[in-house]
Amino acid sequence: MNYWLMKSEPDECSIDDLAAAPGQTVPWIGVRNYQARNFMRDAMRLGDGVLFYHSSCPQPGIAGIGKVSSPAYTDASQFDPDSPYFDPKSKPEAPRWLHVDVGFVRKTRLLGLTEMRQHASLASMRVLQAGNRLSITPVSPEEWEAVMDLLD
DNA sequence: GCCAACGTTGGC
DNA sequence: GCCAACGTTGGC
Repeated sequence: MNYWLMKSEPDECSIDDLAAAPGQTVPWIGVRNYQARNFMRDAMRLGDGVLFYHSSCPQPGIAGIGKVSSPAYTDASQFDPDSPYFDPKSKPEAPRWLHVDVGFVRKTRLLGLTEMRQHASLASMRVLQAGNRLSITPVSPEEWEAVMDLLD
C-alpha cells in the first residue's frame, strides 16, 4: 500500500466534482510530466491512498481523500487534436502518456497549504518543498498518518 | 499579474 | 551532450 498526493485545479475537478462523478471515479487524464507518469505506471497500485489537493485556486490545500481505482492505462486525450492535452509527438503504437482512475473516499475539511506549513510533522512532504511543481508526489506512511491526525 | 523554479526543446 | 531559450506551474 502506497500513498500519494495528487493536485487538481478545483475549476477543472474539485473534490465535490469527484464525489458527484459517475461511479465517484474520474480518469486522471492530462498528466504530461514524465516523473508523474512514471509514478502512475511503475509504483501505483489498486487501492493506494490519495490526498486530493486543490491547486491554483484561492485556497490551496488538501480537500479530501481518494484512492487509486484502476491500473495505469493509455491516456486517449494525447491523440485528440481538439484536446488541450494533445501531444502530436505521441504515436498510437507507442503511447507516451498514461493515467489511472481515482475514486472518491471522503471529503474532509480543507487542510490549507499555510496550515500544512505550520506542522513539523508534515515538513518533509514533497508538496511543501520549494519549487515543487510535480502534480503527483509520493507520501510516506508517516506523512499520511500525520495528515489523518490533522483532519480528524 | 508577478516571478521563482524547473522541465523541455533544439541549435550547435 | 551541452546549455540557452522558452514554456509551464502555482503560490502569492
